[in-house]
Amino acid sequence: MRRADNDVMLKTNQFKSMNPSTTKKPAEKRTQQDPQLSMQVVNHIRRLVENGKLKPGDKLPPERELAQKLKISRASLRSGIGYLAATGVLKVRHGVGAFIADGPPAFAITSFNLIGALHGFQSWQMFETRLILECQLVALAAERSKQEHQMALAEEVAELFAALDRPTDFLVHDMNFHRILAQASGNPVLAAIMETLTVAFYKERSKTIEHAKDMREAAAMHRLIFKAVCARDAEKARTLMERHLSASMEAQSAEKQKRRTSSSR
Amino acid sequence: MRRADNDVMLKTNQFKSMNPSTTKKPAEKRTQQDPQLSMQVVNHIRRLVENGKLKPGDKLPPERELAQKLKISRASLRSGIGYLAATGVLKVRHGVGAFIADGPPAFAITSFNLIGALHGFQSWQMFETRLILECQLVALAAERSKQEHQMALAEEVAELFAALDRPTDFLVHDMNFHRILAQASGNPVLAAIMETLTVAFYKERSKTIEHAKDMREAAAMHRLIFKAVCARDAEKARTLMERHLSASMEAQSAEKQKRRTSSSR
DNA sequence: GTTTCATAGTGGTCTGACCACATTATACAT
DNA sequence: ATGTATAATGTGGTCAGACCACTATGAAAC
Repeated sequence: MRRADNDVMLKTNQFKSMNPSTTKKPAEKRTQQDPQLSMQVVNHIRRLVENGKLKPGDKLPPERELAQKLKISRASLRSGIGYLAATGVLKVRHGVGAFIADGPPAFAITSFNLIGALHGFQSWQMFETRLILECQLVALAAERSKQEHQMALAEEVAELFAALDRPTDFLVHDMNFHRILAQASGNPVLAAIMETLTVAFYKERSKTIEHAKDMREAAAMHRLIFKAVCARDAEKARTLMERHLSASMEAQSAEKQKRRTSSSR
Repeated sequence: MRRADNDVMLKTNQFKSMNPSTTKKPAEKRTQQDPQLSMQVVNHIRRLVENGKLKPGDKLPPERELAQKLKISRASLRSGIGYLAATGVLKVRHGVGAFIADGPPAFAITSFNLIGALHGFQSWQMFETRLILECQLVALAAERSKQEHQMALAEEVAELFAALDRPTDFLVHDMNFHRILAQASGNPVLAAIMETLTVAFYKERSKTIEHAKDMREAAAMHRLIFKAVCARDAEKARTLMERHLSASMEAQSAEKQKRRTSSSR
């Protein structure tokens, strides 16, 4: 059965044939049955997190010790640890230990790129998604941002202007600005999604940032957005953000175009 | 407690640096240095995917064989496999094999719940995010949906009405409707994000669906949205979706409230 | 004080065996 | 011949123990 890349296949999933009748297994659900041992680890950590016994930044016990406590082999434990690390819940440092992630929440970016490659995400689709999310985000930020957020934004705008001749630093503060905006929206779910997208974007951007030449205009734009947010003018902020992102994308694609035509071998 | 620690830990690796040649490491030139062996696996798969040699639904070679080909141990290979499976790129079936994920693209939902628990995602935040995304989505679908999508939507609406007295089936078709809508938007990035959210939502919903009361109204609402999409009336579709989701959430929270007060578990 | 180096603690990898699950082939009974 | 039980096979999952590699710490040397 050849599976074409047609985007019409809408029936790939079927959940209907889950007949609850023919199960012959008693399968007492007293002690939760975990088919996968690694999931047992995940659930254990999840419980600790939900109970507040593990907070962002905390360190997990050593693998050998934890494995013994859970009565599983170290290999299985590591499988579970790997799962949590892959999804960004855990951060493992070789020779040091495993820690609960603490930074801004985000979903694994590696998987984002991979899934993107798998399903052929186009760059205009990425951009459209970012445009939608970020415009909503800045509107929410205008309505809900607290003073601390506004101060942090001001700081980043200043850094932006100060780094006009250091593209790499400029990019960092650019990213920070948008990140703070996401936090200021007061919706961590949206912020986490945005963070995932943002990281993917800036990773790509960092390859060509050295040749950017519209940074002054971009910095000015950030300042305007900042002022709109402080003025709690959601609609203005949204409009400005839309213009900013559009201009940014155009400049970027122009760069890419130029570099491709000039340095053709 | 630690009988193993009584044994002598044979330390023979310390003397290997007595090499008089140089104090610096030879720095063997691998094609590319992969600090983590598991990432080497990930990159290998990524290359195959990007080259089109692996498509959704394809089966990976057996672990033992693949490990030998990559010249790594099976344990390390499994670490990489686990990473890919955790992020939803791979789907591993015990006793069968590992397959490239094929269904609608989505990011690992387990991690979503975990990250949510970690950072305290509130249900209103989840809902707000869904509202924003789905309203944009339905507007895009109204503009871009192809005939196949509209036919599939019609099918699901019909199933919805046909399943008014079978809540579980109703829920399945409800989810399918929204999923098709996401595909009809023509933006797989948005669709993937939406899918992740949707799965989390319906997972929660399935616990209380048996006691739903407003299914007839919900079905009618789906039909109206469907008609708006077919009429390419983006604004109307957006407005209807907003009302639908708001009503749905209210009904759901009312259900939850009632169940909590009536039965004390 | 600074540098160097040995050590301990921890995650990362390897090996080989065995277990559990799913599919297929075979044997048997009907 | 057909259908069902049983065995064989292929595959992922788990285990055990050893060893490798990285990091941080503190003691010793300068």
